[in-house]
Amino acid sequence: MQKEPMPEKPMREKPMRADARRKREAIIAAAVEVFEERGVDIALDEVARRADVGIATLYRHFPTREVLITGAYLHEIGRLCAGADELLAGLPADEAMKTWMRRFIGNAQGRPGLAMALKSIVKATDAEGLAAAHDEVYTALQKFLDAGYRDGIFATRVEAAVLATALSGISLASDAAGREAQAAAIIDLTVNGLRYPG
Amino acid sequence: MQKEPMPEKPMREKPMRADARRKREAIIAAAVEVFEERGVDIALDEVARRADVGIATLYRHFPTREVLITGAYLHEIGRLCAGADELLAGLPADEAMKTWMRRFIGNAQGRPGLAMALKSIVKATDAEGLAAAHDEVYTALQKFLDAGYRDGIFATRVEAAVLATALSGISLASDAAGREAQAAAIIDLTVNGLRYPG
DNA sequence: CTAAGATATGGAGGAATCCTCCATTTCGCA
DNA sequence: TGCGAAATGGAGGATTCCTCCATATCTTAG
Repeated sequence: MQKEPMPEKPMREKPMRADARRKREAIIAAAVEVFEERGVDIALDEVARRADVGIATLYRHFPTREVLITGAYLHEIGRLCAGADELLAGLPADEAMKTWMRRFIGNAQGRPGLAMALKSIVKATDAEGLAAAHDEVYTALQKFLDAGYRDGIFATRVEAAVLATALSGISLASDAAGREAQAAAIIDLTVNGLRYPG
Repeated sequence: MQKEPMPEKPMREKPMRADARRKREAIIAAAVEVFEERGVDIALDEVARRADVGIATLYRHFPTREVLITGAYLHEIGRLCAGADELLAGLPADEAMKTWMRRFIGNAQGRPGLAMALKSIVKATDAEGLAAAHDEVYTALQKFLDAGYRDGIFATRVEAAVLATALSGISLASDAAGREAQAAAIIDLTVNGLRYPG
């Protein structure tokens, strides 16, 4: 007989101990630095050293390289997601969406880590700390979609998830520097595809 | 004084010795097998062992993992590229292109290696043995474009390179199995974007 | 404030993988 | 058949991964 039934999913994750949170943030900061400087394939000891943290601590917080990369770019992706409303206030839905996407891709240029992180976040339907970022991306895209349908600018119905995957794909394919024009062209095609009357 | 001026780029690569060619092909065959079975992050010794080849031989032929992956999927990508003409014979340009792209993405589903190889090939403007595959992809896409412009189906002018990058992006973003529907939706958007009158 | 339990830490070190080096073998050609 | 060039294999040093656990730090109850 159990006094307290074990919940399937804990309501709220037990808050982290203060030192743990500090270390975790130091690791993220170090990872951002190192990834910018030397790319994403660096030895993880380097990150640990720069964060002034044992390697085990790094592995406890970020069990795989992918998780660390995603963690490192979470903030930036959140930042990039903001601004959908401002754009929609000043531009028609299609132009707003294009501008927003261009900003996103522009930041991913020369930073494969950001593209990878976006892929993880888009994929992550269940929470692992990614739920918030996942929602931010989807919410922003949904706003553009809603505005476009409301104003009769978009003719084809799609889920936000489709655009999220598309955005992730464009990032991954044009993460090499100097592909701005090409990326912009793909964005135009995609968004214009929404306008095309099926 | 040089008798024969050193050409900047050798006209034609000196033909490989027979045994070298044999080993090289054994490596590719083994790589295809292993990649299908256990993914692309396997230890390369495994590939060498299966090809019955020393590890050094593998490294000589394929200096990096990326080169090996690309080599392993070169044939398949060539095969996927063929068939553009048949599709164009039976379908309008937009439908033909969509079908061709769907076939491509469908094959990349659950096979990250294929998506990576496609990325390498699309990127490879200069030859490294990739020139042939690069041209096959671009040529196929150009055919769809030409047909579409000729028949007034496509309204927006783009370079084949843009579509190649888009294709590579869709592959990379939807390489996880079970994304068929989403990938198809992105393809539709992209191709319909070509139809949209700018 | 203190003590005790819970949590988190660091870094040693075994295991896995990478990748080069070079003595030896094989091939192609005359 | 013999010779020089080309190709080979695999040993092994270097690197990187990642776990394990003795120790240190935090938190909370009293």
